[in-house]
Amino acid sequence: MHLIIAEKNISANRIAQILAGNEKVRAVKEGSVTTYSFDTKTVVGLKGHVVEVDFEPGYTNWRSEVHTPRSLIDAGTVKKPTEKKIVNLIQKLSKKADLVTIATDYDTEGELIGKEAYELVRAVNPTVRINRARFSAITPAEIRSAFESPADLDFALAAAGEARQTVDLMWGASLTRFISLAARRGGKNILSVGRVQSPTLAMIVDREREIENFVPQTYWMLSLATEKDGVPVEARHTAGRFTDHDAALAAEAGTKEPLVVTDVKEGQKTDRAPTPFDTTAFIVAASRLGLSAANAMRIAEDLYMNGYISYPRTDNTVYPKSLNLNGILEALRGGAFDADIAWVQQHRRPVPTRGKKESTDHPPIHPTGAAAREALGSDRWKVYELVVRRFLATLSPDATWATTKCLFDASGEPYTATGGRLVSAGWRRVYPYSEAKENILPAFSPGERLPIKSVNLEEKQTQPPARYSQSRLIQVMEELGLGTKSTRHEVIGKLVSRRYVEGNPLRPTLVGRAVTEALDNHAETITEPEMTRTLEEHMQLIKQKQRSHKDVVNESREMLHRVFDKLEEHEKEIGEEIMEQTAEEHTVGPCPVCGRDLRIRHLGASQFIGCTGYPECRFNISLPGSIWGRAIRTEETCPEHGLSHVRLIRKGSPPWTIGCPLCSHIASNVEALRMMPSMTDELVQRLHARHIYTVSEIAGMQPGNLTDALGVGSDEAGRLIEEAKDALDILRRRSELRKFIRKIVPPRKGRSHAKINKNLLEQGIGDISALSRADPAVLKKAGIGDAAATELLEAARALCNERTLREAGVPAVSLKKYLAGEVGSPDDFCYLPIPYLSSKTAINPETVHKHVDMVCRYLGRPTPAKVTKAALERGREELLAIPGIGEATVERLYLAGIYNAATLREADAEAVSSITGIPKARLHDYISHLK
DNA sequence: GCAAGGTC
Repeated sequence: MHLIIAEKNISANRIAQILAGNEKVRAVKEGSVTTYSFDTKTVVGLKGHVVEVDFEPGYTNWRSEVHTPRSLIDAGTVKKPTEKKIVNLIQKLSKKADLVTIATDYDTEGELIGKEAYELVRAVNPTVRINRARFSAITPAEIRSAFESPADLDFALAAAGEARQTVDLMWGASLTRFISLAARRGGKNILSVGRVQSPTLAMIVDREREIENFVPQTYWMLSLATEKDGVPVEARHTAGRFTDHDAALAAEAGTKEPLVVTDVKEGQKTDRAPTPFDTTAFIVAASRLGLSAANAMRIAEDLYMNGYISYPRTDNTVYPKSLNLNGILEALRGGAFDADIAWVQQHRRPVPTRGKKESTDHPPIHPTGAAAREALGSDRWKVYELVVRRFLATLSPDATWATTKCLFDASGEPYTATGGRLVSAGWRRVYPYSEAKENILPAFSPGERLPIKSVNLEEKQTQPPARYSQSRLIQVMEELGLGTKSTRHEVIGKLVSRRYVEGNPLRPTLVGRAVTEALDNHAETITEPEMTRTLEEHMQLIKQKQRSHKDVVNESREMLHRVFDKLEEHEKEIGEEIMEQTAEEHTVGPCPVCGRDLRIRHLGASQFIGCTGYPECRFNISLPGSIWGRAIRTEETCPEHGLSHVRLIRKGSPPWTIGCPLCSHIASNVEALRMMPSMTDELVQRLHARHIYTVSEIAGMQPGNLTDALGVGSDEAGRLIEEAKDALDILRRRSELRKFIRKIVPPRKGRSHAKINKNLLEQGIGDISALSRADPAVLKKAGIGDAAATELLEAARALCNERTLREAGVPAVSLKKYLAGEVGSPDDFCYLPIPYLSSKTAINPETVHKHVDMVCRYLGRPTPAKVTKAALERGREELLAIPGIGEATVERLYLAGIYNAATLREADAEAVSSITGIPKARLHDYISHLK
């Protein structure tokens, strides 16, 4: 069997189809992996890297004394499978193979992915022949020739990729751990560092600093308005920007009629058709359509998987010779672009446009099939149309413009006006994404005199550089060689998810700035794009076998050790700087009580706003738990309290905007305050004026403090405190009820808990005890279904029973036994005979009597007589001695309070029969036997 | 828990 390993499933399929020719390809799905077989060949696709490098075991604890962040530099690495199913399948197939061909992409990573596959094969089949097919596009011609003359795997090329892997891991992981530990950040709040992400972040931070430090310069622009044949014309002073106000004023004053045309220059300009799309150019164009980089890529991948466009991750801007451009034009016919295609076919430029970058891995992004608007939906259609139109534009002629430049003289002051007219739209006919702005000047001739309608001197200011948009940043990253076509947009996503940057255009957060500053000061290598360039040079040398992988990695290790020398020396200072600078991120504004800063605090799953004056000032505002989202400060400020607004953010959910935390705190507590019978509007206002907002604050106060705060008498203060305690109790019970219902009847679509709780409250059900006594009809009215209502009632009753018994003093261990014996309600204790309770629970009857006594006293009921253990045992033997009575009957008799011969003799057969279900006749037999 | 690189 000939095993062919491709880089991904879709290429495996295409390679199989091409190699099979007219033969039918059998696609077999083995679990989640598909193989494509024909003749004696089987093609299987990887998923890019199916193994990853990691440190050898023993380095997982970040705080280990032995395996410090620095020790990662010299730690050994291992490769571990990340796609187990594929790894297993490859190895299963390898055992049967007599030839293996690696057919991964033709680039460094592709060679490395190929080598990974090679090692997987070798591990289970040490002798099989393994060769390599290299092709730059999956077209019949390329694929056939690649398989007709296969080569060997290029181990030097793969080693270059491995060097990158090792260097990235050791720098990234060791520095990430060091900085995170220094700033005491763990879990979701770690501070990551990396060869690509850190310089990218630094660019955003640098740009922000430039903007902050920008000093605007004032300048003046001078223009005049004239007209000819009713057409208004604006001419600018040839001096352009005046930086000297006096000079501008002088020129303005000197601008007088006569205005004479001194020169008219006619020219021509060509407007080059755009070059084929590589990933970056595509992302930039898509961003003009309002799509974020990640979104554009997601949609492009989707279109690619469905056969509408070619592979969207490419650096290539030149169509390869093997690409059948005419064939694609034909394939696109029969849809929305027919007119455009026909025009392009008629006016085809002889050679398609080409960009600066030409690579071998994939062709530029181009359409591969016709699509219907309805089948794609709005966003996907937008992207598809962009790709189609771009393709058409690259085959269209350039646009041409006729230009006019006119010079004027206004009594010695020189002016100019320029005009442009689109002579031939060319590619612009099919690619309408940028506007062709025409400005047609009237026909002027030298010597002609014109009127001056007005002279305008405008004062302007120079502008700071713009923040990076996502697409602009991706362009700059590409220029600097940071990241790859597949990873650039992901890097930006990573910076956002680490909360280093936010917004679009991108702004750094305080954390982002603090980390960049710390690295800039102590480990600048990692914040500079230079590191990537050096690495690439070294990789080049490895590819050319001028240096070894080991040599390059060791040099990098040395450098990283020197970086750590510096870092470790300043560890404390680095940590403190970051912590200090980022504290502000959590500060929301002045404490209403003491004026110090209020800060958002995160403590595991709970979060709140507390005063930095704690414990002197105990003012705090509670926030919903972090399952509802992490609390962050926003830009908005409350005009009344001067506090930043707060928002809860959670992945995959829209943010929950709380607004001013104090306004929200007040609003959500006012209702609770009003639950206190003596509370009045006026009192609420007085409480607020003293920064007392919650019932629990009042409940926790001393009467004296409240008298001072509100100016009320001590009796009233005492009463208010008692009322607050009561209100607190009611609230506590309500919240308990809510949690209880949520646990038994979880919320789901169409069953709003807010609504259920509100309805129940309106029906007077405010705690679990009231719920246990509720009429099922009421629950149904509140929006709980029949089955759920029954379950809820039962659970509530059980809980209330258990509570009553516990409150009466029944120990928890015994309670468990009663519940297990199904005699767990207070009524069971009061009305069931002690022998029965004892036999159901295997608890000593004297102990049962003690418990029954507790419960009866607690409920104000009479306690039944005691039965000793000895008496019970003796009685049992008496009963068992009677013919026809066995263990089961004894237990039933217990239910009627009969536990010995004496009690049986005096029993009323009729009543006992109805309780125990033993036929009257048999009871009479027992009794007569005794007699 | 860490990077960057493939791919989905």
